Amino acid sequence: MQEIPKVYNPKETEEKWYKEWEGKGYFHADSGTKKKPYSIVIPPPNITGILHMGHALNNTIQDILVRFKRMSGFETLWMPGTDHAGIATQNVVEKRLSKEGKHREELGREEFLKRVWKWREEYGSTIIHQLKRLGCSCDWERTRFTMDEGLSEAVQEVFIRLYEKGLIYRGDYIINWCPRCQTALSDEESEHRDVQGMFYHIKYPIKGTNEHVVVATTRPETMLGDVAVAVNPKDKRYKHLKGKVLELPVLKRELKIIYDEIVDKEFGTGALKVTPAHDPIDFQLGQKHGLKPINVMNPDATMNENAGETYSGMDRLECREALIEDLKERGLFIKSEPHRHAVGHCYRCHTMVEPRLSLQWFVKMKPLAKPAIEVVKKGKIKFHPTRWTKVYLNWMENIRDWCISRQIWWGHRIPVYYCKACVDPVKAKDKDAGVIASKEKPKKCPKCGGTDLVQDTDVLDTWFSSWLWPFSTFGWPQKNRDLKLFYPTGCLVTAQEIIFFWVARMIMSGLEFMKEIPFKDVYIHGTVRDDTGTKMSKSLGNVIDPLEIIDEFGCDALRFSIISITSTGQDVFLSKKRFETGRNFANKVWNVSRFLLTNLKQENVPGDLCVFAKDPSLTLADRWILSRLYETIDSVTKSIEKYRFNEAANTIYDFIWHQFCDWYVEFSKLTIDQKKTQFILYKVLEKSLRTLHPIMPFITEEIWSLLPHEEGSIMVNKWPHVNKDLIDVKIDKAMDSIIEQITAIRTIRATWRIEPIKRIEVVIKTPNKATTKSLNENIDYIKRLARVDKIDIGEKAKKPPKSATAVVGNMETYIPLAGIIDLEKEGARLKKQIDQVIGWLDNTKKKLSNKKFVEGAPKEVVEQQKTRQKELQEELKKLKSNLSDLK
RNA sequence: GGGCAAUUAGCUCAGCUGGUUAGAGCGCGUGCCUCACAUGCACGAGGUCAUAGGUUCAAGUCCUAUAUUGCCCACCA
Repeated sequence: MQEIPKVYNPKETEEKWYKEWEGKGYFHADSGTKKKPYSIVIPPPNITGILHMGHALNNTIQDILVRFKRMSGFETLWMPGTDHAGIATQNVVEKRLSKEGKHREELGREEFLKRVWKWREEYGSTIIHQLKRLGCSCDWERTRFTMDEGLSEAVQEVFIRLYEKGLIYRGDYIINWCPRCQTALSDEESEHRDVQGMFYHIKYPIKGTNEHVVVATTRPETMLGDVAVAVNPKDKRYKHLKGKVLELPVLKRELKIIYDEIVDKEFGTGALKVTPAHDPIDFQLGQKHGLKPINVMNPDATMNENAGETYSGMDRLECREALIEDLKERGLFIKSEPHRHAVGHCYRCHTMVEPRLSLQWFVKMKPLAKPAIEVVKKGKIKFHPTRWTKVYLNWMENIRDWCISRQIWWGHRIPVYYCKACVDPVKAKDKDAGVIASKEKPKKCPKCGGTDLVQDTDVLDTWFSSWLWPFSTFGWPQKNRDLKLFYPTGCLVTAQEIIFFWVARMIMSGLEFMKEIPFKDVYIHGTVRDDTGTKMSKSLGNVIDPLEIIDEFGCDALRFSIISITSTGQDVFLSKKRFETGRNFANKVWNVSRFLLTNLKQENVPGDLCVFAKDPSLTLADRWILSRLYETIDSVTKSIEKYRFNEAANTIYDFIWHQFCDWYVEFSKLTIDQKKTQFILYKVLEKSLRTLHPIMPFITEEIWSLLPHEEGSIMVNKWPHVNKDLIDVKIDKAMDSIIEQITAIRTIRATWRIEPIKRIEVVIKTPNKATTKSLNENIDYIKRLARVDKIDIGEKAKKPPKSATAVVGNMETYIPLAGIIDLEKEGARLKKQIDQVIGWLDNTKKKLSNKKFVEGAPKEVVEQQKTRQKELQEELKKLKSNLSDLK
């Protein structure tokens, strides 16, 4: 027998096995298979990403599902890949450029894109390597990237189809503008955050009078773009304004008074300044009342020439200050008061977003949303936990059009060409002649035959490629076997933040382009937080690096620990200490295996447990561990199928540690050289390992490889089947009674400080012959585990004088302790037990004396209470007699 | 403003359709290097299940309020 180290060393094991698995092609799915398919598409991590605990959780869950399904006989495909992450990646490369003192404009579009591709070659697969360290069993041969040729074609195809269907349009609307990234963002990409701002009250003079109207605003600099002031028609304060004209301070522009119900009388002064180019409500008002918007800002949020000579060129916030000073001088400033309000911030760089009127491309969402609402309402797609269904439906029912154009360079360029002869590319609307949606650059304009065609300079939102992921990765728009076999996928595993960005849109695109749902289940896991409940983020510096944990504790330890505390959909609170759980468990598994390996003989292990179903020579302990084993496998299987991963982890943990190691292995030491015992030990270990494998792939494979076994890797072996014939509740109970007996003796030993080495004598009084017999059959177990020399068992057993006593079910246990026992203290101990029993007894009495309970509750429940009462009464009697015997 | 979670042992949390004595890990106390494991073993202490009502024969579990905490959504300028 080879030397097996005392402490499990994950490092070597993990590297060795991952290479082996990958090399043997175990991760690869065969689309020519006859097996039933099971597939999962990975939420593609950004190429700029590095592995964090959120990924660790997300991908561990997926890997558990995938390994479980693979072992369960499915042709299993976990489709991996990465996302080009338009804005994020462009930002990273721009930052590197600026270190060289360069700006992307200097390089030009083509050169800049070359730099981005080069960056991606160098760093873009970092996250993939990290996922491998997590043990992910993805089919890496199929790895895709959202900017691949194939996926890019899918993007273009989708754009053109939607355009031709009239679901994509170009128009002037208020969008969220990030002044730092200098691009439009979708509503989802603008994150609302509470900001402590100021509410400024400003006088707008009424022309031709000495009077004025007071407006209140949080962004005074936008007043330079005001075109009207709106009040509620029901507001009596402003009735007199009808027919009057206001004068915009500083710029002296004339402002109309408009009346609209949308204005809240109670808010501010009830008079709303209308800036259609810089506020969504104002934009609506402008359209409704025929007002021409005036844009006063440049793309970088400095003021433009429309803001007037004084302010043109100033930054928006600088302008705000200067303007307030100006108004003060002119006597038009009343006051400013602190005001907390929600302001949009760029989800990539956290800069304050500026609502801005601009020409962008949009997807009309309502028609796409309708069928996507249906499939969820009908239960074709299920969310786990179900509460997310409501969140999804609520968003879908109020869906707004999706702004998909971005003014950056890194991404899928919009497949639209403009004929310079027909149309101005900078102003063209989608309906205009000379706007052509096409994958390739057209030779000439279909309208005028002009050949001077230019492509739209914008690129598409990153999510415009991700929303196609569940079918574009399989080759769509090509029709092939992968697509046919693996779409729709089995389950989508993701975090709540991404339901709107991604999940909802995938459902819509799947139904639109594949005419079928993209997945049946959506499992939403919680957010990973630190132990104070703060979301882990790099900027806060409270991250625990999964790779560091893998180095220190091992990958299996990381996976087990994180899974064992992830109850369905709840957030996960982590501290470094928590990973000790997994490490210790791995070590436990390691050591019990080590013990067995040094004792098992090869020839004793082959065969099947079925032969034992009715074998009378099995001991109670043998039957018990088999019953527990199959119960455990059954329970773990069901838990994984129900996405209750923590339950699965804790069930197998408890079985291996507290049932197998603590009891059965200890019992087996008496008979370990027997063939039958060896066989059972081996079988239980081997099946436990398979059950544990999806959660702890490496250590299970390592031990598997040391065990004698017939087939190859554990990861392509079968998920253990459940032999229900061997699950037996009666056996469980009988064993519990032996365990209780041992525990009772141990408790007394500990209470009276009997040295571990010292052997003692015990007398056990039983109620009948059958109990005596069954106890006698297990006498050696009790002797060994409770360190007892001699046990007298019998119905007529006599209590020795000065004994410590215990009541175990319907038996009584006596340990003579003359000279050791303190009668008073033992009395107190018994008294405590008596009080407890009296408490329980009172409860049952209360229930049974309640007529309504006896009549109303189900018979079994009443019977149960009656039995319980009897048992408690018996126990009480014994305890009391033991107490009085002490005197 | 709307919605969703959470509140159970000192700490972090399980407890799924209401029904025997409410569990785990960590921590704590005591004793052990017992021939697999001190990343271990044995034993123990510790809970009026946030509060107040209600439904029910029966509530940690269902309902309604309240409180505290956290998250998401939202065009009150």
